[in-house]
Amino acid sequence: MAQLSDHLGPLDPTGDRAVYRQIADRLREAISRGRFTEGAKLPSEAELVEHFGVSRMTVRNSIALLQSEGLVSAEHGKGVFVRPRPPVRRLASDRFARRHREQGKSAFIVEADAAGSAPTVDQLEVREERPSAEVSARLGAPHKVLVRKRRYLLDGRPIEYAASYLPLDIARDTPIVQPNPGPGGIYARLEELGHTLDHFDEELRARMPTPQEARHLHLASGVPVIHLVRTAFDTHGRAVEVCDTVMAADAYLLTYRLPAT
Amino acid sequence: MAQLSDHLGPLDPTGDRAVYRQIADRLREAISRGRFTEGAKLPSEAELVEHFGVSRMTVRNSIALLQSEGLVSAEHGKGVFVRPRPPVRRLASDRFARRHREQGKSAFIVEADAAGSAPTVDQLEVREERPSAEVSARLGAPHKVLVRKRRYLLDGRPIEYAASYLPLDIARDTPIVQPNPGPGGIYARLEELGHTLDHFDEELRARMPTPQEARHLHLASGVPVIHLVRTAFDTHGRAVEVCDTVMAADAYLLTYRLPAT
DNA sequence: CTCCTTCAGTCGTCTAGACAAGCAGGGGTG
DNA sequence: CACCCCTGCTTGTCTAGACGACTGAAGGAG
Repeated sequence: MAQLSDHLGPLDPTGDRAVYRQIADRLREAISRGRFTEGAKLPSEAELVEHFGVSRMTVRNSIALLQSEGLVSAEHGKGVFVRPRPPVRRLASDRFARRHREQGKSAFIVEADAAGSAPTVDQLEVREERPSAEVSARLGAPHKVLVRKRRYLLDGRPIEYAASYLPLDIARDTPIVQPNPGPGGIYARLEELGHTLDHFDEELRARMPTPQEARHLHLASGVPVIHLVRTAFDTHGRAVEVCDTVMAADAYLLTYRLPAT
Repeated sequence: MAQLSDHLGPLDPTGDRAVYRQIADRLREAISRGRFTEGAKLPSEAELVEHFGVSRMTVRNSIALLQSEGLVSAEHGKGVFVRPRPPVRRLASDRFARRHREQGKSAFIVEADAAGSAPTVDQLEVREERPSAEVSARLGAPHKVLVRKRRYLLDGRPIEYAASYLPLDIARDTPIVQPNPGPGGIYARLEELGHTLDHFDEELRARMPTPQEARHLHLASGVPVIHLVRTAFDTHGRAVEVCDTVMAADAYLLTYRLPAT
């Protein structure tokens, strides 16, 4: 095996920069120089302890730092690996264009096919609920709402968890309450019901996941989520659906086209 | 002072959940129940050690976990505090509408005024450079580009770092090379130069900041960044500007309006 | 009164060691 | 051959303690 010193220089004992930060710097540098490529295994804690002549907790501290930056990911019993960039799902702002609905495919399937990946939908759940204050405000305070929850996976990896809310007076006794609402998804059904869609408003934030979200999406530490709330409006200006989605940020690239006028 | 046991229950010694995770659970729970409100100081490490009967490293581990979730933030010599939600800057998709430019204000100032906050621009830097591969591809491989870098602050807090790239054949010998390009910003100048703007394409990702970005934006751990690359096109379909911006995710809420057609 | 020092409290860094738990491969057993 | 266990390597969890550095307030010196 190659010497560690081929990849990692010595520390600077005079500087006042904490030792574990210096070790993290060396590792970060080695990664960015390509000494360790995507998916490659870093030296084990024991090897780093040996190489730098520090205690194990110091080495672990430096690795925790790199994990929090999303650069590496530790796997119990195996080692620490440079986190590979997963295939990204490109979300374009025209993904809800009517022409896609009319092809009879849901937005997610269209996107996944374009990327050549295997799309799956999971943990589908359809219920009636009292709306939360937030959803209620967006939908014009309906008494009850239909909730459609589901998880999206790409090549077996969960990447998005979404919940749609529709006023029950719209969704009741329609295919929308079915687990599979049919070709084109619920937006196609809404238009068939006379709710011709006019536009969508999207609100977007990024933050760290809650522990629950991290579990559902199998997120490594150092991976944020994108939290997107979309409200669909029909041509009468009525909000007919709110979709609350939490996405694994490392799996997404969102694109929007804005008019300059 | 109130007893810690008023806020934090005991651990479950039988469960196989790690002790530091249980402590983090208790603290997280206490925060979400409002026992500790935004900006409040958590019990000190010493108090938690005492209360739970564990070693200090275990307590520190649990606090590190909460920090990585963005829930709390430790301040050297002072304590650990529930991270307050900063005022957010709402970025609307019409922020580049011509009517805003024609009012003679830059997009950032308009937004900040609307939020009632004090906007500042900082670390302005204007240079000529050879474009990176990425910028070059977007701008149609110009020989050299004009780079305008700057940092935006709101109420004294840095929230965004941005770099604009323009083909030098467009920007040379125009007010665009000036530190202050004049009312309406560089987009107004571009239109005066005959490059009537048609649309913008935005590409958006979320990720953890690099150490450098964390320094520039004074980011606490557990705060991701939104990385947005915007390309401006004129009515001839030519890309006339690329703007690469890195935003503190906790300071932003982005909104977009998408047509349904 | 102002300024400085001191000090207690707090988190930051680091050590040395121990045992647990997950993983993979070798080798023995059937 | 197929299966299982054992062993060695890996990271995960936890302990007990030491010193450093920063903060803010109390108290003393001028």
